[in-house]
Amino acid sequence: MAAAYRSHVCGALRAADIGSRVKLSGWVQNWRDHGGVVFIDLRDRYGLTQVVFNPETAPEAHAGAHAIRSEFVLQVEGEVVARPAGTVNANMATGEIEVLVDRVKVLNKARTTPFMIDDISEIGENVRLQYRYLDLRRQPMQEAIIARHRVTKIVRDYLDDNAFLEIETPMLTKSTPEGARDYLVPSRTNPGSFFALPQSPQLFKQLLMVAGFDRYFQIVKCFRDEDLRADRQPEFTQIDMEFSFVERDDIITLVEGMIAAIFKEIKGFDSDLPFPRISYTEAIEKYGLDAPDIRFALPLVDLCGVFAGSEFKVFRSVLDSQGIIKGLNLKGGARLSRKEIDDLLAVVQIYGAKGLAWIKVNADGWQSPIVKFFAETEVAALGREMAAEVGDLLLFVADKAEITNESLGRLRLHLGEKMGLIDAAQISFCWVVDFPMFAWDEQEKRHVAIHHPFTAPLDEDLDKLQSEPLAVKAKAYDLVLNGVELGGGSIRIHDADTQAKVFQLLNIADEEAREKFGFLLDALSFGAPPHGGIAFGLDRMMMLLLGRQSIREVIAFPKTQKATCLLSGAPNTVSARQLRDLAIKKA
RNA sequence: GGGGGCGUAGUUAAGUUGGUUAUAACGCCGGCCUGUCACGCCGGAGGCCGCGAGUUCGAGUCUCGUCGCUCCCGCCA
Repeated sequence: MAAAYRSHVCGALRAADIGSRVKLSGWVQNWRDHGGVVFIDLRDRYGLTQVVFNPETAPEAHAGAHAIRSEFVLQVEGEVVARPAGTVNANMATGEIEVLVDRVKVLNKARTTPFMIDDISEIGENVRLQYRYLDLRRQPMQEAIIARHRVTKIVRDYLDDNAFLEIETPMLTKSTPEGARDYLVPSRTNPGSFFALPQSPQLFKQLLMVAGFDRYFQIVKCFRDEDLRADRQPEFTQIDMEFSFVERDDIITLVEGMIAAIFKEIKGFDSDLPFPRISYTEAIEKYGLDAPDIRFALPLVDLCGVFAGSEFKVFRSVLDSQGIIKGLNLKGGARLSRKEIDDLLAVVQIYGAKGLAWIKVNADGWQSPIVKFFAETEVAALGREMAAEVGDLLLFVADKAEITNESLGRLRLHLGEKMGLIDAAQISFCWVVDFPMFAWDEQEKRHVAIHHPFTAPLDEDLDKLQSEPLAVKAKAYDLVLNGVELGGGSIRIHDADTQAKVFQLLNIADEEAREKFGFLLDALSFGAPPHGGIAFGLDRMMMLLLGRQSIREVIAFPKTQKATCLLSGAPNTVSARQLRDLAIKKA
């Protein structure tokens, strides 16, 4: 790091350097002016060093020191000395030494910053985002951005070691049906036509396989014009990979090694390989969600059998209209107050459940508003199925299958959190496999792809494509960490015939398929190798690695929830001239 | 599109059933201070209480609207 401006960085000097003459450059973290001696903590991204201005040893340097303020940029020169006995600071890596300054240069002054550059002040996010370049000076942000670099470096090294090529794909590309809303870019040279920013490099990476590149990866920006969340930004980064001549297990094995390397390097965590695999069906049955948090039990219990002959109106009508009844047994939950149970009702209502039935298993019997509607045999079967013991709280949802599963799945997570069932330090990966190919979209009255339209069906389900599309399973897999989807992928369709069939099922007309995806169908017809791949959300992975509450904490320049940039003011209006060039009229 | 939370000095917050001059801490400015490291001591400046209406003798406080930030539902192949 030695250069004109510095001989060392601010985190480097140790007792072994005592006696050396050094030059440091950095920002003023803090200054303590004693009238006589002046102390300044000089900061750069590597650390802090205390530099001392002493009027007796260096009167000229000391004379200017009184005017130095926070966040000034200084260059200092002097000798590394041992701190006097009793003044060593054990909290600082450089706490054994200080630099006795004899020459100082103010490289730049700084206005008073809108907030202090420390890691204790909790500043409102809007202020942080407006002055992001100052926020990024703070320790937690420096940590996050540096860790992010280390992760991408690990990924590049690991994939390079495994013969992957990093290949760029276009940012100005084609809008395609299905999926998220596109960000569009008008074409000046083709008035009235638009590029779309990629939602992912999906089609291009498949074309790279057709081209014979065999193993591709890219750390790449993707764009989706949908509403934001704590873990969703309109532009985000994927670790995107595609392989030829592989089956699912090849991909899973290679990727597990990569994930294990990342978590080892960043968190010192030794992964237990291979990661457990759960079928989609099991995930939904037991956890209610396709991204199960397996750090704690509290499984969903199917009670359709128990209540098959129920006279209880609510349960009867749900079962008669193809709905399901499931429950949770919260051990020790009987002590929850009526208000606390009402709060649980509010949780399931968010996800569309109309009610939440409950039973407190007390020593003197079952306390519940509904148990009087149950037959004795049902009560017995229920107690057995749910392994009810004194002190338990049994909770039920009866609704359409999707609503029952999702609302109880979310309630399970809520209870896991609230009741302290989750060990926050635990890291539990699992693969979710054997997803269905399609779901029925009630609003659009057509099938939609669960993963994406290029995902291959399981070989044994090929013949069901036409007859029973909803029963067809896909060669798709998601990697889930502590209930959060880290990434997902699939083996792709590599022949044009099957691909055309899938488009048909998705109700994409031949003509439209030709127009939108013709180039892919063409490519598949020229000897496409069997191939598949996976993509990971880098931002989300960083958020989990660093334990941050929001994806914005691991992105240097994130957008607000309304997808604006408080720092630059984007998006903004443009000149009439620019619009004219693009043949765009204001609405 | 819908539901919840927040908005008061530069920053973080307090502000009672509506009632005198809107508080505090940190930061900032000035002075003092030779071993501090969240330095200390003394003094000072700093406010469109997000914005706009309304209710009222009187609004930081109540009502409505609006803007911004945020969490969630929908949406996100």
